[in-house]
Amino acid sequence: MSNETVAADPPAPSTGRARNPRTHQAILDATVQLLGEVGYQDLSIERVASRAGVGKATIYRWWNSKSALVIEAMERGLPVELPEHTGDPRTDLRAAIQSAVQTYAVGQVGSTVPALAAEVSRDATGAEQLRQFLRPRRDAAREVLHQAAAVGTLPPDVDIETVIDLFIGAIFYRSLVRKLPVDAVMVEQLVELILDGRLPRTIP
Amino acid sequence: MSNETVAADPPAPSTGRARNPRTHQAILDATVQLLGEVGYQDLSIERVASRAGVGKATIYRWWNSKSALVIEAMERGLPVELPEHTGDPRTDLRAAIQSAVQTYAVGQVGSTVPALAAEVSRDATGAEQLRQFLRPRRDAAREVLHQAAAVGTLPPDVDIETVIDLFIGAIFYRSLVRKLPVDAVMVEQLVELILDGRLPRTIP
Amino acid sequence: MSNETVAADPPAPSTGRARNPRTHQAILDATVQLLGEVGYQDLSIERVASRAGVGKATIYRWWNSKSALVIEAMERGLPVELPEHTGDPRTDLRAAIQSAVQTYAVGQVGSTVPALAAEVSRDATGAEQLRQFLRPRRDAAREVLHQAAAVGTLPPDVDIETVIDLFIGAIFYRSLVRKLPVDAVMVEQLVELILDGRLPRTIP
Amino acid sequence: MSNETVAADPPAPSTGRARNPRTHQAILDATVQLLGEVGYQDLSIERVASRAGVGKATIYRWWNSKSALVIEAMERGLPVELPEHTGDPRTDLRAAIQSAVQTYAVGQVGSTVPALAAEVSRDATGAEQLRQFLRPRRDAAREVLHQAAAVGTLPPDVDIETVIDLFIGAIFYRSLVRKLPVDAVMVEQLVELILDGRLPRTIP
DNA sequence: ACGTAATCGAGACGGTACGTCAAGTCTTACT
DNA sequence: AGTAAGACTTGACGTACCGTCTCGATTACGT
Repeated sequence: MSNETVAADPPAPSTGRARNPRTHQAILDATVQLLGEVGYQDLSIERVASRAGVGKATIYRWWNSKSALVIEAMERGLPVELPEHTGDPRTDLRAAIQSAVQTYAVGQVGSTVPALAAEVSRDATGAEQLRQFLRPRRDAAREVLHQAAAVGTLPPDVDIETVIDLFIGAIFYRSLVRKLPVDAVMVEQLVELILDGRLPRTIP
Repeated sequence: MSNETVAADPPAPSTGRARNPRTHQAILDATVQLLGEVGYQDLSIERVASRAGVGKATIYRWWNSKSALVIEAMERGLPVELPEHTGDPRTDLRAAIQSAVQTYAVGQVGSTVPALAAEVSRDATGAEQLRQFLRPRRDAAREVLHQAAAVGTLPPDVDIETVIDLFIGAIFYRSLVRKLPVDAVMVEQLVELILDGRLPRTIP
Repeated sequence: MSNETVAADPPAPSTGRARNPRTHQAILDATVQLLGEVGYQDLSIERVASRAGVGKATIYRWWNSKSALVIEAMERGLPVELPEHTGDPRTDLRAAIQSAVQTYAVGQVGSTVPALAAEVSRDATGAEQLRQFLRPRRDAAREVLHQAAAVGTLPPDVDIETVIDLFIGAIFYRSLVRKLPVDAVMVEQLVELILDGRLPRTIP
Repeated sequence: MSNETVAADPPAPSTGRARNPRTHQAILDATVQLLGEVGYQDLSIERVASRAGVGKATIYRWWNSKSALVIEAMERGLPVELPEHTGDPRTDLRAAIQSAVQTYAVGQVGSTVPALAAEVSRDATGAEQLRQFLRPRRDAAREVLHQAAAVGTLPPDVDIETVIDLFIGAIFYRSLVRKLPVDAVMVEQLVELILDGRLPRTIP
C-alpha cells in the first residue's frame, strides 16, 4: 500500500531547525475543516493559513498548490478502511463498491474529488498526486476481482481495469453530474452486472 | 428534443433598444476560443470581455456566472450531431457511445464538462443549466436503447437510465480522472457489455 | 433681473414636435428631491431619470452635464426672495446678508454650491452658468450697498464688489470648510464691519 | 505646531513585515503629480496606483479614501513655509494673508481644497482630516493677530477667529467661485480693513 | 552551552480578477 | 418628432486572493 506522501517536500537541509509537526498538523486539520465548511472551490490558502494560525508562506513552503494540500489533507483525514476479504467474491465485491461510493459520492469529499480532477487536468504533477490518492481504493477493488477470476467466478481473461472503470465511473458520474444519490439498489445492480453479466433492471 | 437555451435571459423587456446579436455572438465566440486556449479554470470574464471587444457589464447583463456563459457557448459551438438511426441496435448504440466520447473525452470540452460539474455542485441553478446542456445527448442514447428493448435485443425491463450512466460514467471517469484515451476498443467493449452482457476482455 | 435659463438649449428645431413641459418639470422636480435626499455628489443622472420616469437621453438632450441640470433645478426650486428695500441701509444690508446665509450656509443647497464650484472649476461654460445662478443674489446686495453709498452711509469710493466678496466669502468659508453655523451674531458682526468699520468682537 | 499626520494609519502592527517607505513615497508623489495634471475630480485611485507602480490594495491599506490620500499628499508636497515674525503687525499680517493666498488661490491646490471641502461635507472623519491640514496656516494667522492685539494695534476683545474667516473667506470665495485672481491690491485692502477698519476702496 | 541556521507568525507587496455602478451614446419602438 | 426604455462601451470602484517577499522572534540542531 502507498505510504508515500504527496507533499512537495523541499530538499532536506542538513542542519537547522526541524519542521514543526504541530504546525503541519494544524494546517491539514484546518484544510479538512474548511473543506467541509465551504467546499473545495471556496477554500483559499489565505483562509487555511488564518484558521491554522499559520503564515501563508509556511503553507507554500510545504505544498506547491491548493490541490496538493487538499490531497494530503484528505489522505490523512480519510484513511482507506476496507473490511477483511471474506473470500466470497460477491461479498467482497459489494464491499469494494460500497467503499467507492464513500469516496466518490458522499459528503464533502465526494464533491472534492471531481473538483480536484478538473483542476489538475492541465497539470501533470497534480494529476499524478491525485492518482496516488485514489490508488489504494482501486488496488482493493483489483484484488477482489483478481480473486474472483482466480476462483472462476469471472472469466480468466476479463479486463479488470475496465471493469473497475465501469463501476467507479457509474458512481462518479451519477453523483457528480446527475446529482442523484447512489443507493443500495444501484450497488446491487453493479454487483450483478459484474458477477452475473446481468444488465440493471427496473424495480417492478 | 430540447430547443431551450440555458442562458439566464433577464425578463424579456417589452420595449427599449434591442439586444445586439453581433455583440452576443462575439461574446460566445470569444468564450469558445478562450476555452480552447486556456481551459475553463483560467477563463475569466475579464478576458472574454476584452477578447470580444465588449464591456464586462454587458456579459454580466446576460449571463450571471461563468458557468452559464460557458454552457451556452458550448451549446452553440458544439451542436448535437447524431447520425440517423439505422434501426440496427448495435450500429445505433455504437454511434451513441461514440457521441458521448466526443462530448466527454475529446478536446477542450472534455475537460470543461467536469470542471463545470464541480463548479455547479453547490449551485442548484447552474446544475440545472448543465443538465439542460447534456440532455440532448442523453436523449439520443435513451431512444436507441428504447428501440433495442422494443425489438427484443434488450430485456423489456432493463433500467435504461442506469445503463446510460454506466457507459457515460466509464467514459467520463476514464478520461477525466485516469487520463487515458477512450478508443475504439473501449467503445466496442461497452457495446458488447450492453447488448451481449459480456464483460470486457483483455486483448490477447 | 435675470430671466435667462442656463439650460443648454439645443438649436431650436424649426419643425417637429415641441419640448414637453411636463417631462421637463418632472426632471427638475426629481433633481430637487434627490438633491435633498442624497446631496449633490451622490446624485446621478440615472437616478434622476428613473425618479422622473424619463429616459436618460432626454436629460442629456436638454442639459449637457449634471451641474447644468442642478443649477437649473435650484433656480426653479429656490427663487430669489428678497424683501422690499426699506431705504434704511442697516436693515436692508442685514436682509441681504441673511439672504446670502440662506444660499450658502443652509440645508442641501448650502452644500451644493461649493460642490458645484469645485466641479466647474475646470469648465468655463459651467462656471459661467454657476455665476448666472448666483448673480441675482449678488445684484441685490450690490443695490443695497449702492444705496448706502448714495446716502453717505458708506464712503463714496468704497469698492462694493470686494465688500460683497468679504461677507459672502466669510459665510461661505465658515459654513463649508469650518462646518460652523452662521448665526445672527455673525450677521450682526458683518453688518457692523461694513457700516461702522468695526471689527468683530468676542461676546463677553 | 502640528506635526501630526492625517493618514488613516491602521492599527500599528507589533509584528509582520515593515511598511516600505519607498512605496509610500511613490504613492504620494504620484498623487501630487496627477493632482497637477488632471485635478482632484479626475484623479482616480486606479491611476495613482498605476503611476506609482503599485497595487491598488496597497493604497487602500493605508488610506481609506481618495480625500485622505490627497490630503496627506498635499501635506508632504506643500509644507507650511511661513516667514519669521518681524514683530511689526502690518508686515506679519501681510505675510499671513499672502500665505493664505498661496494655499487657497494658486495652482492645483487652490482648486483642490474646495473640491475636498465639498467631498468631505458628508463625512465627519474626512472633514476633520481636512481641518488638520489647514490648521497650521490658521495657527500662523492667529499668532499674528494675537500679537497685534497684545501690542494694542487691534482692540483687545477682537474676535480673532472671525477675522481670520473674513480674509480667508474672501480669498477663497473670490478665487474659487468668482474665478478672479487675488492680487497685491486685494491683500493690501484686507490688511487695511483689519488693522485700520478701512473698507476697501476702488482705485481711482 | 552556544551559535548558527532554518522555521515560524505576521503581513506588506504587485498583481489579476471579481461583480457593481454610473457616465454618456446609440437604437428601437411607441405615441 | 419626441420620448421611454434600455443596450452598449468605458472606466473606476472597493474587495479577495494569489504567490512572493521581508521582517523579527523562536527554536533545535551540531559542534
